[in-house]
Amino acid sequence: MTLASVLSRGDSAPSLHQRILGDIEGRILSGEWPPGHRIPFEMELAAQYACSRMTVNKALSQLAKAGLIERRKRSGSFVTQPHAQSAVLEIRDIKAEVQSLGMTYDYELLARAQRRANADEREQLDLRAGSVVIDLQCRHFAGRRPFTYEERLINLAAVPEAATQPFDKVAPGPWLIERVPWSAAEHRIQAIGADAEIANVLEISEGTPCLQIDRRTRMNGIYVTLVRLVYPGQTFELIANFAPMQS
Amino acid sequence: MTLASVLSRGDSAPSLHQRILGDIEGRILSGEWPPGHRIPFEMELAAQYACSRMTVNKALSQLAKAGLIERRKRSGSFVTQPHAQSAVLEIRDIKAEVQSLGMTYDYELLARAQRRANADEREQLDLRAGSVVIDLQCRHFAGRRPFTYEERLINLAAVPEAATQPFDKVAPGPWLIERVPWSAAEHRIQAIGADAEIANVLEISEGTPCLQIDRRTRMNGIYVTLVRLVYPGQTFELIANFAPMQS
DNA sequence: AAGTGGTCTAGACCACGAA
DNA sequence: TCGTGGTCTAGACCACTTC
Repeated sequence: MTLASVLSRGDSAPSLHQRILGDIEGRILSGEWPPGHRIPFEMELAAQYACSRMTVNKALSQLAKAGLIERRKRSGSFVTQPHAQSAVLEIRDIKAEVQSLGMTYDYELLARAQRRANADEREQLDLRAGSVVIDLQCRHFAGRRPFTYEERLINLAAVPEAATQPFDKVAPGPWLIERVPWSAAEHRIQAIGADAEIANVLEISEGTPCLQIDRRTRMNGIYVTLVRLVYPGQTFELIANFAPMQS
Repeated sequence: MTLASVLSRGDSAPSLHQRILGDIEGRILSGEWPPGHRIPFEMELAAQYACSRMTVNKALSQLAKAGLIERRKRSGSFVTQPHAQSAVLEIRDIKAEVQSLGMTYDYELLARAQRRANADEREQLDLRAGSVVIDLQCRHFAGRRPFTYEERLINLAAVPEAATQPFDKVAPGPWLIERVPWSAAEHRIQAIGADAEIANVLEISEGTPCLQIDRRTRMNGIYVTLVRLVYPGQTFELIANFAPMQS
């Protein structure tokens, strides 16, 4: 998957700056222009493509943002050295995840409580003493088998409506994402062995390797929710799509 | 981390289109403009900021690319519903990884072979029968303790110089990344239990949960290398940075 | 000092799609 | 039909940086 093909999703007539971008990207990816190579100046490219400098600039700016070239004033633009391998990891909605596997999705609420946050939780969610949270435990099924165990805290100060929501039919994830507009999240991914509780809930044996994803979601500067998702390791994989990037 | 702050890395004087972008992003993230809200037309914004339409267009185009707004001809631009939670996951160079933890890094080659690819490997790397690969096993240390076990195949047809490279001092990852310009990669992340071999190599007990990352790297249409990295689960975490995105 | 990229303008034409 | 966004132009000024 190339940058040019991402930007123009199979359209019939790519715009001029997209064609320029694609041409240059092709030469870089093919090795014709190796790292360190100076690509033509904006003026030169504008002349080659018989277009204005702004059109060339648009293409080169996108290449620079993608990390394929580096732009230096007075010197020109250069093909960069690839450094780190970065990957765009998609963590999707669990329901969509299951259905994309062609299995039926089911949701079950195991426990629901409203209580004061303890010290550890207050620190993680950046709450004051006495703050109240909703504490949920639930399971997601793919077909008949448990697919994910979810432990979730919701900051009631951030989402007061959660107090009256039973969460017995609708999972907290989709419910929140409808209600809380645009959020930023931090993820942590680990491999763990299933403890007795997880083994019981996911119907696997104790010690089975599991993928554990912790996510903390912020909105407008305050933390809204803290969630831990545990997937049986052998039945779940995270697929990350490419992306060469510079560090 | 906001889009605007990413684009202007703490610079003193953000450009006008960055300021426009930041203003609009702020209203969306704060909830002032909820999903579905129509944001002002380009002409209106141009008038508000007393600038040309192109400047506004630059800001709105970036917001659209980031998925915060959706642009519909004849109707205007609208704040999108957040759908999937996507995350930008960084998979860094192992040496950088270790050193960022403040520990000394060490590398050890366990085995090196040059041989024909078997059927499974040929399929994964899209090779013809009889294709030759370099097969490596190595360990990466953080301090005195093994940190990562690496199994790697290199497609000799793609990187002939690998035949004469002993890989006893330099790890194949950095070596390849210097030599192979710009690549695309596919990742798969799983939790596994350490088998006898992994347990022995990583000096952990059998069955210990581990994070296993498979990566297949392509360059110019052909597969260059296939690598499996195994990290002890409790000592390694993948950190993914935010990123709200629409599906 | 000179040439580069960064930014911006005040126009323009077009395709598309909602009215 | 007609206004919107998508694209492009032919200029312009500026800051920066290397020469």
